[in-house]
Amino acid sequence: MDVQRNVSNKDKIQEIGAELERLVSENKELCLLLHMMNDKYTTLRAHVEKKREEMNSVNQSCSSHNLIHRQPIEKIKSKSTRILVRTKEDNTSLVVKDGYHWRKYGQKIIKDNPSPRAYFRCSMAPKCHVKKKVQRSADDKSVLVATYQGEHNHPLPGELAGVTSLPNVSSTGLMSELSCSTSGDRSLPAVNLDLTLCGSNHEG
DNA sequence: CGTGTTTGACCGGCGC
DNA sequence: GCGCCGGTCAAACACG
Repeated sequence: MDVQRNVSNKDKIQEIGAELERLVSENKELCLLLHMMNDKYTTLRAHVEKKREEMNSVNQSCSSHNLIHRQPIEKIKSKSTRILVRTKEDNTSLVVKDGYHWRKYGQKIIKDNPSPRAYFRCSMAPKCHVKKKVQRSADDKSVLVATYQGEHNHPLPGELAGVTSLPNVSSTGLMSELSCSTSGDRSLPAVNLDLTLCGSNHEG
């Protein structure tokens, strides 16, 4: 009896040891991920600070020179938002999961970019006239460029459930291809937050 | 059958 | 005025 009990105890200890090892390695991976995210956050923050300074200097120079160039830029800024979404290279769909419900109403091949551009309208509310254009970046085909026009006049489904989210980005679908950036102006390089690692981790 | 997607046609703005 | 190009429409089609 005692021998049998000893054997089963040894088995349990081995099991626990294996489990511990697994947890330790998992912990290491998570630490690594956290470290990478922290690095990227620091880079992003520096980028945002830099951008803010640039914007200030541009505004000052514009106001001291002429208004002709400034007006269109402000017009674009107030009406459209650009979001970059990193997807898997083999993902050919032009769907950007941002939590809203979009209805596709057109697709076109645009000059200077072999990838087609898709046109979507918000279909969550009948009176919501928000539109978005989605196109693969000509430089990096794993990046989708979504351009939003207008503002939603209804809440995001995630917000109804008390979930905070990125602008136009909910928690519902983005984790699988999580990567976003915003820029109100086409001429300004968009800040890109690449978190695809998290997405791949989710899948595994 | 209702809803969403596809795709060719059409329209308007812009540059020459 | 003409042609190019981006954006939109709408009929046909697919799918659950």
